[in-house]
Amino acid sequence: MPPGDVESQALAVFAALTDPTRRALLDELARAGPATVTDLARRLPISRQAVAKHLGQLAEAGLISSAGPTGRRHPYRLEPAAIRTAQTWLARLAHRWDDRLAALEDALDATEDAPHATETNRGDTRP
Amino acid sequence: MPPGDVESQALAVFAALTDPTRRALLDELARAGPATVTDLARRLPISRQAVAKHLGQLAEAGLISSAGPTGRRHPYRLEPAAIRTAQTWLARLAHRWDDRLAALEDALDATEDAPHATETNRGDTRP
DNA sequence: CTCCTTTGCAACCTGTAGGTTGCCATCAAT
DNA sequence: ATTGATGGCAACCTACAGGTTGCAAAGGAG
Repeated sequence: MPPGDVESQALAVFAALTDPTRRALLDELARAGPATVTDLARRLPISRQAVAKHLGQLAEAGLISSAGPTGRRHPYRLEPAAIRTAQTWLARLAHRWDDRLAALEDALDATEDAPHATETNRGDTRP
Repeated sequence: MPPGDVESQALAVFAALTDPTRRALLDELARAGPATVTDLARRLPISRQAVAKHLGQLAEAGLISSAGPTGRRHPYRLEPAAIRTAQTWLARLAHRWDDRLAALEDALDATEDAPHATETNRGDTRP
């Protein structure tokens, strides 16, 4: 899987975790194990179709996976791998930030007697 | 800081990272170091107030911090600690999921000859 | 003092995310 | 063969996030 997909999956995971209803769905799957759409809709105070949409997004983010069409019931189960992906992406981001901050501090020390145009461009404003 | 705040900060970080404009702002801060609102607004194709709102959200999430009212200019700088918080929260979530999945699998083995009511409640639907 | 830049606040506009209702296809059970 | 649950699709409604414009206050530079 190319690194670009890692980023997009991490972002999808973040977007998925942002919504409280989706977090409730994940909590429910973690609490009582795999469940189907109507199953979850009965436990949450929202309609079945709303649950289906959210499960679709969660599946697209890789946080859950359909167990396959076993007869008529389509149970979904948690998929911890997606969280790990997002986690490592976050770790890389933090690392990058640390590096940049250190580099900028070094540059600030070096330019203390040579005030170059390191600052932001002070260009003209267009009316 | 109580653990409840950890969760809310992590969620705020996720919400902040979801928006592409906010990611662009963070990238710009990482690339060229601390910058003010108008500074960033000149580089991005959006208005100053939009930038201000986003910076407010980023600051609330703890991802950036105002360097303090130094005269008239209010530069913002990156704050890597918030990312670490979100990262550890994700790690805990993944850990919890793993534990639950293992426990559920064990319970599934134990109930193979004693089919209790471990399944989801098949209660009646109320009109 | 006067001018210019930076910043903050408030009202307003618009697309879309989250939710609903309604209808239809599919499979299991009696 | 009929009934009843389940799942999928589409149209529709509504609140809010992202963005804009406009204006007023607060330093700095001349």
